[in-house]
Amino acid sequence: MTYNHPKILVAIDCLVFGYDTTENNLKVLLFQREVEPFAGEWSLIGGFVNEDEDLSDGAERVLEKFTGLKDVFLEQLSTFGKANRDPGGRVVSILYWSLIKLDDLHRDIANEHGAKWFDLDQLPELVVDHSEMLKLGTEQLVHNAKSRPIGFELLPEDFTLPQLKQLYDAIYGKSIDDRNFRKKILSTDLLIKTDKKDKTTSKKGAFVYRFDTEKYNELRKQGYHLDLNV
Amino acid sequence: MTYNHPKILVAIDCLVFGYDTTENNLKVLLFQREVEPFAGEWSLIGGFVNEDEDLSDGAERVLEKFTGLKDVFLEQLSTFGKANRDPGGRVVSILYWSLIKLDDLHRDIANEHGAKWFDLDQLPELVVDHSEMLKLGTEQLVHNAKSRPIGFELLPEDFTLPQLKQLYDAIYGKSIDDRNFRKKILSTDLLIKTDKKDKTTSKKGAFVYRFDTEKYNELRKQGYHLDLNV
DNA sequence: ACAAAAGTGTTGACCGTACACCCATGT
DNA sequence: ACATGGGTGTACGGTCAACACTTTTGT
Repeated sequence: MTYNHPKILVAIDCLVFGYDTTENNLKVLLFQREVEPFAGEWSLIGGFVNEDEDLSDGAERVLEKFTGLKDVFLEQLSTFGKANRDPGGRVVSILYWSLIKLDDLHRDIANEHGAKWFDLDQLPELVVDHSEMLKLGTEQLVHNAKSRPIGFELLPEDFTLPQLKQLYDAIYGKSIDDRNFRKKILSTDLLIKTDKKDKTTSKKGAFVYRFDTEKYNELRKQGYHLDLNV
Repeated sequence: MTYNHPKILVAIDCLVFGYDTTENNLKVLLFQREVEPFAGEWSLIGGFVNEDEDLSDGAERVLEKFTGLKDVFLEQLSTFGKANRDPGGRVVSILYWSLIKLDDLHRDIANEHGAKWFDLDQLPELVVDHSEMLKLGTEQLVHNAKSRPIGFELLPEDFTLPQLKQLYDAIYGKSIDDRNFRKKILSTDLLIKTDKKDKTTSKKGAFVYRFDTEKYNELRKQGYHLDLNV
C-alpha cells in the first residue's frame, strides 16, 4: 500500500424498480435491516463493498442476492457521503438503480431475504437517506423514460401496445393520448410486430410486439439517440 | 463503530472547466502528481476524503486549494471504483465537476500548486482512469449546456451576446447561427440588457448583458426548466 | 471611404397535440 | 345484439432551421 490516509467503509445501495404486468403498477424492492442501527426498519437493498471487488461487481452481487437476477439493467446513479449520514459509522454509499421484469420467482427470492415489493404510493419510512435515494431514482426513471428505451427492461419480451402504454402511464403518473403514443412509438421503427394476439385482456385481442434490441444497438453505435418525447 | 467490514480509501477528483474570455476557448485544470505511483504525471486535481468530512466538503476543499475559489458551480458526476484502477492501492474515487470564470488570479494560484490550465485539444496523457473522467465531463458539459444556464458560470458577470455565442460555439465545437442564437437566448427573458457597450472587440461596440439569477431562481422554484435547444 | 464586427426578420418544413369513431370478438 | 377493449387519421399551431443585408464607428 502506497497511500497513507484514513480509510472509510464503502457500501452499495440498489434501488430496484419492478413492473407488475398483471397489476399494472410500479414497485420498489425494500428489505428489513438485520443489523443495528435501525435493525428491523426498511431500507433499499444493499451491502458493503469487498476490498478486491469492483463497484459494479458489488452492485451485481447485491442485486443477484435479492432477486436472483444477473445481466439486467443496472447503472450507477449517485454517491451519498455526508460524514454523519449513518449513526453506525462513517459510510460512503454508492447508489445504483435497476429495472426488472417482476414475476413470481422474484417475489419468492425476495421473500427468502426478508425483502418485499412495495407499491410506490405505499412506501414505509426508510432508514438514513434512502428516501432521498428513492426520490432521485424516481426522477431518473421519469427522465430516462423520455430519452432511452428503458420501458422494455420492465416488460416481458412479448408485450402489447396497450401494455406498453400502461407502463408509460404508470411512470409519468398520467394518461398519454393513445393515438399519439402509438404513432411515436411505432415511428421509432424499433418494435417488431408479431402475428400473435394476446387475448387475456380483451375479446378482440391485442397484437404482440417485441423490442428490436439488435437494431437499437446497431443504431446506437452510429450515434443514434432515441428520444421518445412521450 | 457498529459495522465490521473492510475499509477502503476514498478520494475525490475534480474536473474543472475554465473559460478564457480573451482567448475564447475552454480549458481544463490539471496538476502534476507529487506522489508515487505516477509521480510527475498529469492528473485531475484531487485528494483523499477525511474521515469526518462530507464528500461535498471534500470537493470544495480540493477546488479551493487549487483555484482559491469558493461558492462556484460544483456538482458530483460519478464514482469510479474498479478494484485495480490505481496500482497504489484500492481507491474509490468520486468525480466532481466545476465551472469557473478563468482569470489571471486563478492561473497564479494554480501555478503555486503545480497545476496548469490546458486547452481541450492539447491535453497530455492522464493517469489511471482520468481520461475517462474527462470524457464523461465533456459530455456532461455539452448535455448541460442545452438544459441549464451553465454558460453564465463560465462568463464574467458582464458579458456581450457575441461573447456568449462564442462560448456556446466552443462548447458545441461548431458555429451556431447568429440570428437564431439571439432569438432563443433573448426569448428566455433571463438576460438583462444594460446601456453599457463593450468596445474592446469592435468599433461599433456590443451591448453588455447580465444573467438574471434572481429571476431564474424564482422561476425554478415554480418548476420551470430552461431548455436552450441551441 | 472603408474595414470590421454588431445587429436585425421572414419563410417553409416539420413536429407535437388535440380530438372521435369503427373494429373484432366472446358471451 | 351488445359490451369491451383494440385500433386508426387529420388539422391546427408552434417551433426550428436556413438565409443576407444594414448599422455603427474608429482609422
